[in-house]
Amino acid sequence: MPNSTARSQKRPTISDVAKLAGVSKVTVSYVLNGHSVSARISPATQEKVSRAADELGYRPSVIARSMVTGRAETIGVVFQDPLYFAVRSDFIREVMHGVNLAAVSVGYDLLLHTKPVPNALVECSVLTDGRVDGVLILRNRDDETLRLLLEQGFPSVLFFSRSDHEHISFVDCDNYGGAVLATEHLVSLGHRQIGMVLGHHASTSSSERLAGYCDTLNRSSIEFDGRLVMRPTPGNEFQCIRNFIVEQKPTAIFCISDLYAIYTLMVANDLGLRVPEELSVVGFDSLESCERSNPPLTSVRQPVLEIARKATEILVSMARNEKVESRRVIFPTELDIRQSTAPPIR
Amino acid sequence: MPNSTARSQKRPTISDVAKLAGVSKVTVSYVLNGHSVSARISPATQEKVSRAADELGYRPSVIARSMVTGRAETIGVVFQDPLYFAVRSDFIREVMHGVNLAAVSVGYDLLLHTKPVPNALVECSVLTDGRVDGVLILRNRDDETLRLLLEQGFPSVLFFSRSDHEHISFVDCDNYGGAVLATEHLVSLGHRQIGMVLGHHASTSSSERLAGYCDTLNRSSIEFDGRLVMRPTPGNEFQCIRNFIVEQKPTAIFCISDLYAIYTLMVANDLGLRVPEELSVVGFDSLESCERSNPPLTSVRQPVLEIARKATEILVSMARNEKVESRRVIFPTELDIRQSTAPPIR
DNA sequence: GTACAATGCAGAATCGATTCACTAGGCGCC
DNA sequence: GGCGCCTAGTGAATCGATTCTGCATTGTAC
Repeated sequence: MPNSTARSQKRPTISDVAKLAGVSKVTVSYVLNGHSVSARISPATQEKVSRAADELGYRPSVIARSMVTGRAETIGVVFQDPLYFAVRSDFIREVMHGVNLAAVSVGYDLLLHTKPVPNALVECSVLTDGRVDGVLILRNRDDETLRLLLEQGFPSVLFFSRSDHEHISFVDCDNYGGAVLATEHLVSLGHRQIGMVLGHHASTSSSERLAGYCDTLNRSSIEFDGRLVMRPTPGNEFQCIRNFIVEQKPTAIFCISDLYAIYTLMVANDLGLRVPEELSVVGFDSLESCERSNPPLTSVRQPVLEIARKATEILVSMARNEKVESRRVIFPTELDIRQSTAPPIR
Repeated sequence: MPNSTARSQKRPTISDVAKLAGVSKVTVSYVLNGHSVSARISPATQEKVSRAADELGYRPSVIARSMVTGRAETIGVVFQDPLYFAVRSDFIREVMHGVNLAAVSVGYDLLLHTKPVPNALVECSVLTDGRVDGVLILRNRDDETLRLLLEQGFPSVLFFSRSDHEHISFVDCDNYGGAVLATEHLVSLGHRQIGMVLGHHASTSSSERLAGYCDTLNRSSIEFDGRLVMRPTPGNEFQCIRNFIVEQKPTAIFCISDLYAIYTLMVANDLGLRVPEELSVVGFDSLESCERSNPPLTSVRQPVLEIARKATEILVSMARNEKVESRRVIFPTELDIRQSTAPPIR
């Protein structure tokens, strides 16, 4: 019958193993960490120690080890917003999958920081409290926290965003190029009234994508019209998109994300607008849901999984070398043409 | 210019604060942990200590604290499969969202264990290595690991599954009732050839749902036909579903998950079968993607977010009380009727 | 004026590992 | 036979906190 009020069995410690094997704790540590060669432990002793450890089912306390080594074999992940998983999009799942893949392959665990922090200073000291060897930061832009971490020489990598700061490492996709691809596609189909739907917060990605959109219009001799760029208010996306379509009458819309593009498809359906005949829609990310939308969504593909994985790999290598070299990687984007885009009808 | 080869500034420790405040480490600890009343520290000293701590930007090392208190204010999350995030479904995102919500509100962080483990014994000792105060387990069924954790009195909660073991805590939905709702719906529409698509691994959820399906057929005097129940082979879901439809010619299919239901919609589309006229499809989970599928998917709703949240709350209360009372919660299910079900055509 | 309690704070042990520096014993070499 | 070197392993310090116990000092009562 299990004891219901306390942990019944205590975990064996290194001392228990030492006692059973008839050696000192030090020897146990050397054997189990494979430093036996440098510390010259005889095969016989090694055998004794291993057997004792097995018998007791001994596992070193990660906490105790971290205390002395200063390493935790764990990396932290922080999001723009503590409730990032609330966003109804497959994006975050794919990000976590990439991070997880890389973490599994290098044997690092993942810590999701959830505790609210009042400011960057506190956040920085929370992140560097010893539980993680580095942090992956999913933010809209670099911020004070990132600079503080950098100052302390604490390994950190920004991903899905970027920074002008010389020493901040990041992994991102070619947002500008992706927006150019999307806009050129619409222009080449004959669209002139091309709207753009942005996200509700400013981010390096959204400004780059906006720049790609504007520059392409320019190069195509289409005059930029500020009214054709819309930023929905949070919680009111559908109404905003609806009003935008009704008032501005774009023949095509380039959306900042697949999520917003799918919202746009739903609004169009609601308004009785046929896609792509009466309205072309292009998304960004090209997540799997693009294939399941009605109609399947033309979208700019960024390699979400690869970005997440690369960022994690860079972070781990920074953590392992105990030095912070700034590294930055930009992945190319491609256009996945599906069935939500077509020439405008006259 | 940031030092690029080493952590330039060391984090202040409790000793630094003590030195600056002109008191002992002990006093600092008492003041900062609010034990100042029981330890009787004068307001003047408290003030001095607080100011010193602020000035240095001191934060206690969570690692060092964990060493002595044995608590970490962190909970572990383990999945059936280390690459659980690979499954292309919104389910896991919603689960993480629920867990995250509860964790945020109680101030616990989340540790995702990714390291592969050879067996339950090792897994158990990895989970109890001091970094987390309890674990949330997302598995198809209870297993050896769960029993070992229980034996050690280590707080753990199984979710989205259940156990016959008297002392194992779990949070799940009413799978049987949900399956009954789905099947009754199809029967009441006039279907007699009702197929069921299972997941590719055995789980308590799938056997309960299967039981609900079978019992409902029985009560409706429809003879159970084993050929109408299909378990797709992993990686080959589309082909399996396709063959199943072609060979068994069901007029309706109840799927174990929304993901498989959406696959079924895609296969039907591929085969030129109109849904719901020629084939009715019901899913399970009623995730948001049901509203975006073509046609919108009728599905059994389980409160994924609530289940995840409740499991986390139970776990935290177990961890805080330092005792393990077995608790089990079953949430009801409902049927969300959308547009993928209709009477069969003759 | 003395005894005793309350107050305010600090010393030292502890948690479970790692790592530096050192020792005890055996051996070869001149 | 003495010196030094290699081998195999250990003692003690350390990481940064918490917590139990102890010890002055001051205040109060008789």
